Amino acid sequence: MGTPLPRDPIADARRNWEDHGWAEVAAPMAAITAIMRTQQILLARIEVVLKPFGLTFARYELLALLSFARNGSLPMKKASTLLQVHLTSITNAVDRLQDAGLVRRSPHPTDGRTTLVELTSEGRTLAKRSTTALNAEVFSASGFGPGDIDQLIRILGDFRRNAGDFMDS
Amino acid sequence: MGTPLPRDPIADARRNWEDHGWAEVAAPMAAITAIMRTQQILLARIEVVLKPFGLTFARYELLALLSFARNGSLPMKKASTLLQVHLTSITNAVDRLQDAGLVRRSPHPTDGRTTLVELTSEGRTLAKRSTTALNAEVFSASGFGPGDIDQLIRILGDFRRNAGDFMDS
DNA sequence: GCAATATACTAGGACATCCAATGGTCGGTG
DNA sequence: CACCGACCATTGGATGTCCTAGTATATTGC
Repeated sequence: MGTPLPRDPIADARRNWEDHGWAEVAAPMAAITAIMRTQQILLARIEVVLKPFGLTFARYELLALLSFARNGSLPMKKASTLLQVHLTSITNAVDRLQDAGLVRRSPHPTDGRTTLVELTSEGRTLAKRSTTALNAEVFSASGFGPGDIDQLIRILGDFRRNAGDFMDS
Repeated sequence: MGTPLPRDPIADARRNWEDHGWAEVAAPMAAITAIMRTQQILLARIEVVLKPFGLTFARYELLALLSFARNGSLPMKKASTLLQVHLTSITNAVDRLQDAGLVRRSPHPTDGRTTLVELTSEGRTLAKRSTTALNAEVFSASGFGPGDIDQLIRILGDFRRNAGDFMDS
């Protein structure tokens, strides 16, 4: 972004909460606000890396999901469920990926309601190359302390399970 | 959302990364993906609480920021900087808050380029009431373990400082 | 003092997300 | 076997975010 701020705005917000008699919820407010901001920073980094490939994060996620699917294809609804976004967002992403020649729609062999999304060979190639770029330019230097990453995975995993995202251990 | 998934899709993604020779970055990938998903869950909860007030999170943030400002007013640019969003997003939010009678634009007394955004009394009232609702319905039961909240604040604070968000301790 | 540069805000466009509504297709139940 | 509720996908609308100009006002520098 721009120049670093002289002070942490989230720490300021926390102080404001405490000063207004909401001290009991000041810490969770700060934690939640920090997650919002962190997501924003990470998303921006990811989009910068994906831009040269003509991809956005939403489209990349779908491409990557398909590349790990058994035969490179999934029903729209299944993609929606696994990526945890509305089906309409999948429709939107598939439209654009299809225009770019990276995926293809095909009818489900036995269920007339279902549409399968399938990687083209260009799509598979781009999925691999963009993943390599993300690994090299974002994930390998995430900016989190080494020990902090495991902490994050555990804390956020607990949160997500608690929020009803998934069930297993 | 819908029904909980039988398995954690992020844990699956992590396994996929490991199985494809990207084991060194599998953990940070999982942590980053978890942050994305956690943000999505939290944002949805917040929006549900704010909806009865006719607010979105973007508009609430601006309203809350103004309510803590000295005289309830700030230059657009200052709000943009503190909230870390594009100036055009502030323009957009102010347009809608102004239509709702919650804020008012006024010229800066000495700088003709600058527009001040100022809370109306309705805006100040709504800021207070919506904050009370968020405190009661989201922050007081954030879903994070008690000890985890401080961990999160530290880890994400380190990350944000490292990312150039702010400079102080 | 005036021209060149920088800053503040707005306008319009591209994307993404969600919601509500619509149109087909499946399936279980009489 | 026909019907009605459940399910899948698309379309259209509202919001929000960022980016790229374009306009107006300040500042800088010669």
